[in-house]
Amino acid sequence: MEEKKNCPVCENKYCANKVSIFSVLEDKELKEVTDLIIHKKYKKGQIICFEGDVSDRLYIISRGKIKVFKYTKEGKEQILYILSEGDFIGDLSLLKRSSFKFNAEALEDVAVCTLGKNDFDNVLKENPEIALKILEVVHDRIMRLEDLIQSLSTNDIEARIASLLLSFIKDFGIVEEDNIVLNIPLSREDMANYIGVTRETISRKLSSMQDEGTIELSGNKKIIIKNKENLKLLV
Amino acid sequence: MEEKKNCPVCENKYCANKVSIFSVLEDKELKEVTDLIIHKKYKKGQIICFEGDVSDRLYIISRGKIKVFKYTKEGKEQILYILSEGDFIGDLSLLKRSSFKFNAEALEDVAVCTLGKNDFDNVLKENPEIALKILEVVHDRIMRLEDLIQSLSTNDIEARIASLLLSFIKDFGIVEEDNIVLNIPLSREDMANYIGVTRETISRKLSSMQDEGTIELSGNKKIIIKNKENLKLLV
DNA sequence: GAAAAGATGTGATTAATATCACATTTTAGA
DNA sequence: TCTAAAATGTGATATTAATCACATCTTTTC
Repeated sequence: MEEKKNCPVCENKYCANKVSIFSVLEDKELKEVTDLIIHKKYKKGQIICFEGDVSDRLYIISRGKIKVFKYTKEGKEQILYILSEGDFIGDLSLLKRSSFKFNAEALEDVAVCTLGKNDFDNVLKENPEIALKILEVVHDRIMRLEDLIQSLSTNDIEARIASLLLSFIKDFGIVEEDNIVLNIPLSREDMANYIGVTRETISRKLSSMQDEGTIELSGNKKIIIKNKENLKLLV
Repeated sequence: MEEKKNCPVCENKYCANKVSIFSVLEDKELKEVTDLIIHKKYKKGQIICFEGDVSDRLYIISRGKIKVFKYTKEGKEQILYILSEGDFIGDLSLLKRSSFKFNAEALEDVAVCTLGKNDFDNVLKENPEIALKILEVVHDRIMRLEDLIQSLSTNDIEARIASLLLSFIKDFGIVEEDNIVLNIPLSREDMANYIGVTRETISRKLSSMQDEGTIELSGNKKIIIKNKENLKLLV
């Protein structure tokens, strides 16, 4: 029965293994959790959840990236998080069975492992140490949200863009020679929706930052950071 | 020794008792925690912590209200939270000993109960259920931050003000006849710094909302909501 | 209770981004 | 590979809140 504990989607690993919050579990428990998981796939652009949907499962990203966003009064998207492999959405507080307070959409083809709320609650009750792990993750999210708020309330839009680029560097920057290469999973419009400006504005500002030599735009999905110090000065 | 377990600041109660995260503790443990607490007082306007200060204690508010904020690049305050009795600041994740990522200032005379990080860690290790309680509180804060982000990215400033007033109604609205009375702990400037506009702008918008009959301004610290439905329509 | 300090209101002006319109480039699909 | 659709760039203009300046009101302090 060695086969059974493997997850067909997650490249023959325990998919729960990818999630740091489950890292405190022993192999046996990990297998048990993995067996409870139901897999789902989403094509790029597909909606994973709508605000208001009942949130009775935990969604753990096993492959791909998603954007989590709310709509403003004007109908504009405001992105809250970009989540990738190992991240999760869904209600983590015990007993509460509420609804999603945001929308989530696949930025690329995405595989998700889902765990029923009841099953998760049981795992949590039997392994309260998991709550401490969750706290770490949640603490990190809070700090990101606080930073985003600080950025959104800055009137200087180049500063907001610089913050965004610096966070991209942290999350998926690749160092190549003297430069840092960013393969951005977001369209220009998404980037604009992350820092609360219009597509046209971010387009113009990125161009001017290129003219100043701080960055280099390479197609629509790649930005090369030529001068990270300049970015830091802008923030 | 009945006297000793009382907290001199917190009106002769276990001060830890006020904090919902400690509600899972038995009386004996509650006493132990209370004995570990050191009390501090702050006058209105005093700074409780600066961004970057080492955060080696948990600060539990026992009386008064505080504002938690960051500075934008331009030096403008951006308020993140208004916290009151029972709320806390400080690092809740086990083992981590980091620094405050924000500033906090007393909005009125404030009494705080502080618990050393080591002591808190011990309590947490012996009572992992507390982590679940913390998760609830932290979940609530995340939702508030997400809502604030949604509000800040809305260009319609009356909508932002309406959101702010609606959250005030939830937090400290008093129903009187057909109206809701808000005794606001914030100055106009603080309110402006909460929703990311200037003092002048919020002053003008509040006046126009008064002209429309939605609210009534009574001095600087009191706003009477004449028509809550109007506010909801604005958001 | 008076004076000073601080907070708020308000008009005039400026500055910057949103908006609109459309050209151009890139991507995806047959 | 070609074509259609989608995404992006860019100019002109409108709009709106920021800024500046100062009057007025409120609160604090002696």
